[in-house]
Amino acid sequence: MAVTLKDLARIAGVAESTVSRALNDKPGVSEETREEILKLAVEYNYQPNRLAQGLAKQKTSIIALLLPDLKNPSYPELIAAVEGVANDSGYQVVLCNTAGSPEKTAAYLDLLQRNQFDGVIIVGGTPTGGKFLQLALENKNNMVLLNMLLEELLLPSHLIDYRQEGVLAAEYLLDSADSRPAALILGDAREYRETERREGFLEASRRLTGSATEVFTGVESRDDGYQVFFRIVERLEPPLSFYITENLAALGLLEAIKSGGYLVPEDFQLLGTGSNFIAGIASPQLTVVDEPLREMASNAATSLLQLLSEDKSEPEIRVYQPKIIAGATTL
Amino acid sequence: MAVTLKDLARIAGVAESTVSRALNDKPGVSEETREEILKLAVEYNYQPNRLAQGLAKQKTSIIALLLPDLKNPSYPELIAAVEGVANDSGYQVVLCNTAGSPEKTAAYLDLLQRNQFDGVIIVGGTPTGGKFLQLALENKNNMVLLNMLLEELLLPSHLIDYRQEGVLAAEYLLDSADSRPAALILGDAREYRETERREGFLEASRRLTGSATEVFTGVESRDDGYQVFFRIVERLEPPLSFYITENLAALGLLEAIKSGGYLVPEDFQLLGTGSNFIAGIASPQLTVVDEPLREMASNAATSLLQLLSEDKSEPEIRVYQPKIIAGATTL
DNA sequence: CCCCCTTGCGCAAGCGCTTGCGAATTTTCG
DNA sequence: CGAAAATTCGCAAGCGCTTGCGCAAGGGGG
Repeated sequence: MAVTLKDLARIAGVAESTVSRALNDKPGVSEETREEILKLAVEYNYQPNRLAQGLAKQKTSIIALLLPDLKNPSYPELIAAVEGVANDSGYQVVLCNTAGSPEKTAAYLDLLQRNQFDGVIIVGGTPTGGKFLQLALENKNNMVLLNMLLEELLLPSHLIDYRQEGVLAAEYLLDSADSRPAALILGDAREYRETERREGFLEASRRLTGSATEVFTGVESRDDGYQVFFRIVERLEPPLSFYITENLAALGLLEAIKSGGYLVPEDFQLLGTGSNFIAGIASPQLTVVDEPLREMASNAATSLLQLLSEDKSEPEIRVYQPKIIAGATTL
Repeated sequence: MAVTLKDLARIAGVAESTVSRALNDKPGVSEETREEILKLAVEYNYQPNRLAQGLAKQKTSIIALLLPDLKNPSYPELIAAVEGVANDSGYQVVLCNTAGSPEKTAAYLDLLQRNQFDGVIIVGGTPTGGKFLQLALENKNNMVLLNMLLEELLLPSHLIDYRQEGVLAAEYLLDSADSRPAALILGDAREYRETERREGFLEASRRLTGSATEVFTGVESRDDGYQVFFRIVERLEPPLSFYITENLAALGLLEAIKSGGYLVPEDFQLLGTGSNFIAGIASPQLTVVDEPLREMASNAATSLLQLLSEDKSEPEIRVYQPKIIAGATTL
């Protein structure tokens, strides 16, 4: 069907090896035959078969980006950053939607193992249960983690100082004369970042107020966020400010507050997580603990490419610092 | 590194071909050797190399889903539907983010041509400029369109009756005693669906009111939607109603209206496009012209798989009907 | 003028898998 | 019990590309 390297060789009257070398800028071909071959390649619209290339070279120049949930509004930015770096180095990026399913995660790692990808970046929140660990162990030289940390297995990772996020959040909400009681609303409490945030928040909170803090967990979706508000507000003395870590849940919570006829930030203060985009999508604009996601994503991609080229050094764990970006949902 | 088919054959003491046949449920192997081989395969954790498989079989069992913009909140649903169908048939889906860039679109089509994918689904809004047409022509038997139509090239397509969307929208907004003047706010006016919506809307509008309708185009992003409101409101007098076709822009517009101190739907009515999810994310809940996206996506995937298995019949163009789902942004 | 070092290219093996075909073995039936 | 029909399996070619190696030329220096 398509024109192959062999065809091209026949047409040019040279050996396949010569064509291959000419096309790949390898030495051992005279400038003049190289040009001739290049010309023919264009003329006949030759496209190397990547499967064959992959098989011969034992690499595909494709990396996979495993995302837990496409709904999260932070991801487009993250994806763009990864793609930018990868494309510049001649890699293609494919997006793999694990949708919270351990089986799907395993299925994609399986593709990795079957040489379909050269490496993967796993983004925080991706389920790591089931066969994950075994597969990860077998491929630990082709994986980097973004926004997560695996305690069972040391991999190159790019993540925030989540504990510090918790501390900043608590200080921001509680460290003023007229501070109100605050509640902490987490997503999947089993994740590393959530446990860290929790500890940071609770510790700072104890230091600042001396009193206990209410914690809600498992609040992940938009709807979860919406629901949780009513669970909270029907209490006798509800907490009046919230640090809520999940993007979508924060939007839902905000919605719930407004629909209950309350004012933000006068009645309830709200502090979320994440990028500008997520902050801007909310109304009023969300105050957030900002994560330098774009930078982290670029670096994660760079890490991976480096891992794939050089031979393995110590897995590098890089920790980034969060900061508060004030919006209109806090006083 | 990994255990290969050849290894397995050596271990089992049979020929490679026998192993291959056993693993692929092909006839010509006795039940007893088959079982023996299967057992060994599990024991040694054999994973067929998909590149080699692809090369030999001339197919990869991977389909690509080309998306113009990951930010669009309708896509997770669409993606899930496509993945569902594909996975059931043993296909993997990879997501390709064209991010509005014709070069990236072409790059992915290029991968298709180089046998990296078996087929692609192209989702409405994906840029079709540049080398697209040439590449598409060469691969017309592996592509289906979702939510778009290419006038230059007949491909299997799944799309809404966009003209009818326009008609419904106009009737909904204008067909009442106290109807207000309506404005039409479109995204990329060069796309098929937008021209159709426009025609439908304008035609119905003319029929119902006899007066002209204002049309704004190029309003795609959230921010575009936000901006356009102020351009509009400084020229025209409320009350007004808007039919705005882009998801994200609708959210922005809604935001702008509220931030201007106006009420929805009392001062401005708003009618958007799309699924439940997008409608629910807005506050107040958006009234939308609903598209059966999930169903369309499943069917598109089915179409593609069919295209890949059977040999080509006439490209089927399937048209779906929209309907209005009332929210709280219209009276 | 000869030898040796470059340079340019072809040969062929190999990446890991599939598959048509024929050989060897077993089963079946007259 | 022997020949024909199945059945089971191995051989080898091939998918399209890369790459180590070796062989011819060509060019320079002694």
